[in-house]
Amino acid sequence: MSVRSRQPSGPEIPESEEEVLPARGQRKQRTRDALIDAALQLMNEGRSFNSLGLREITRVAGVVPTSFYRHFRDTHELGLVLVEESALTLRRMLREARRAGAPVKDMIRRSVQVYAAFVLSNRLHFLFIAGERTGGSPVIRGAIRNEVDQFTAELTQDLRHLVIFPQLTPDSLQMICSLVVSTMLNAATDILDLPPGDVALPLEDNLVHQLRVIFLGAQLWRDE
Amino acid sequence: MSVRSRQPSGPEIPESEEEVLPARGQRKQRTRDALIDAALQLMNEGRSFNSLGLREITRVAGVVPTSFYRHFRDTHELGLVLVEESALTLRRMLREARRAGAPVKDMIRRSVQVYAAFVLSNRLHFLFIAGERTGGSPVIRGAIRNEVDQFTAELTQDLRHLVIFPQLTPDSLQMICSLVVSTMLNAATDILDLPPGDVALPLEDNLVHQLRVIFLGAQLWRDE
DNA sequence: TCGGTTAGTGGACGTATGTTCACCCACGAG
DNA sequence: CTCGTGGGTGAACATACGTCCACTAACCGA
Repeated sequence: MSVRSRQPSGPEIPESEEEVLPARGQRKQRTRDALIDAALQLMNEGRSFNSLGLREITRVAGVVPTSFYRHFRDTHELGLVLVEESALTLRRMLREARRAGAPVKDMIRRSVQVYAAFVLSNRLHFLFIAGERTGGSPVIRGAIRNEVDQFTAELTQDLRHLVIFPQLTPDSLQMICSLVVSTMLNAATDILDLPPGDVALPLEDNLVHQLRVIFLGAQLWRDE
Repeated sequence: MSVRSRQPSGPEIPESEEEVLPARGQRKQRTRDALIDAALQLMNEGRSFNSLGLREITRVAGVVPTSFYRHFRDTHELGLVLVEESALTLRRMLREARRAGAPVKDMIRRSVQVYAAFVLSNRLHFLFIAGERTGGSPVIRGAIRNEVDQFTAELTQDLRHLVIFPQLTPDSLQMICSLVVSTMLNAATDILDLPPGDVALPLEDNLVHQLRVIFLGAQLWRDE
């Protein structure tokens, strides 16, 4: 179940040099990953992050409670690492979207399809972000807000270079992008709540429509 | 700090009969309210609901842990009561908005001002709704979703009677209303995160702009 | 006035928690 | 080959938790 394959290590050099890292560091990294995975795993079973206990996490990770301290000062610190890692997933999504380029035709629908698939195949990270963005401990919520804001800013830049809304000031574009992002994160919660195996199509349709409304409004927008 | 004044009791019969309830029931209601207040109070200090412990709640409420069971089976059940109560606050807001009627001029801005004030003066309930709407225990999240959906439906009806968007099908209007509601709940989180005494005006402006974009888009919307 | 009902109490239970410490022992630099 | 470093262990601690029980005392119908 633990799908963590940190460092995809690029093109999979077969056997030549397993890793340049010392075996010591490898082992450490593995249990560290096990701890992070355990936390995500527990959240995947309906728990919220800051109700997780240290012992609970180590139990799922298959190590003794004391080992936890070799990696994190407390669960809180693990949470911040989780924010960082999830933010990386967000950025990876943006990067892939950039590489795919802007589909000229039916752009919103295609983007939503890609997004829904991405959310499902990165379920744990989106579960964390969407779940702790509101409600969790204040400092973790703040950290997530920072990352989401940064993500929004990058998206804004991208949209600016695509000159879809040439009449919008940077501020207005940002305001609209943040509306788009929060709408999409909101939809992520719904997508993740689906019983697995169920089809996300009605939700996708709804998201497509909502984004279309926003983009329609954006085209008409004039700063007073 | 405990602002609970349960049962506004409708038209406020002045002094004739303090309450028809037996003193026994009054007392019970008072500690029940104290428990609910305690939970909200703890959340107001940055905790998320399902990290609250039974003993913790009773401690703040000023009763012994065992007393809790006289009112709720467990903390979970208290949570569901909290959902109900918060939903009541939402409905109260809608009712007041209805009574105020639709301001013909600058309607969005006025509504946002009223909304922001309402969020601040019902801080605890909005904190609960906005915080547990995503992330909390699945069954509480489900209950909140139901209430928010119902709220959205009522808002949709209201907007329909105002015939602002006569060209929209009921489904489309609902889709747009749910976008409006989630945008406003999202803003509630931001408003509540402000350090107290700080002015919410920039946030209000942002929310006004986002809603304007949505309404602009809604006017252009045509079902294909 | 009496007596049943019941909200709230106080103590005790088993279990879980976070954190500490001394202890292993495999790794890897010298 | 040797030895220090450091990730993982196991036992122990004080404390907190949820839940149970017998008990008190106030209320209210009889």
